[in-house]
Amino acid sequence: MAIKETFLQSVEAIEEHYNVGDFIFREGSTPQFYYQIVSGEVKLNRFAEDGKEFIQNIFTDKSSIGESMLILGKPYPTDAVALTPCVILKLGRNRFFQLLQEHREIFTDIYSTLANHTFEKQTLMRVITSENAEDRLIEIMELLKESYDNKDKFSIEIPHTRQQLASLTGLSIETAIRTIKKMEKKNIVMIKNRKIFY
DNA sequence: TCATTAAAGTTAT
DNA sequence: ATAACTTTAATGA
Repeated sequence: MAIKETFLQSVEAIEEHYNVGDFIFREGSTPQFYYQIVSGEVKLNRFAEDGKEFIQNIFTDKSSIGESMLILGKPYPTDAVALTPCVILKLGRNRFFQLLQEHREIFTDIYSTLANHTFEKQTLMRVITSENAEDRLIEIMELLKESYDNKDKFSIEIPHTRQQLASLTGLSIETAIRTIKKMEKKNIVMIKNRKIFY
């Protein structure tokens, strides 16, 4: 899932290094590059008028970011910020479109990646608008787990802080924490030294 | 049911 | 040390 790094390098992709808090792109700017994370974590976020943060998504290794806006030629609706030090490969838009034309595998891959994002967004949206803190949290955990092979109970460690979980689900941090504790009592999650397992 | 405020404890840099 | 994150409790919509 994602374009081979060696291949990207062979077509003159540029390797960029970012530190924590650096912007990869900003809300409102026009997409010029295809970005693919080599290592590190990136969040797509937006701040509401009242200063409350809403995180659209958190991406890691091998994941591309902002492709749909690049393809559409629309300004980014969110910022992209490095959560950890990141290494990211970027490829100019013309070169990227050329690759899509010339390589069916790449086209197919981007196509299914986009389809998957759409699915995840719709699933989350459905739950977030239907209220109920517990269901919202279960849903992001469920979506996270989908990309793993092991579906056993408590087999995955949630790679997000409680604050991030709150910002992803539109809950307050306190509600997120209390709900997670309730879920622990109900045996829905397991908590081992502050790490959440689902 | 959930957000907000405030205060304090804990962990990471 | 200082900032970032976690937790609890009280209060109110």
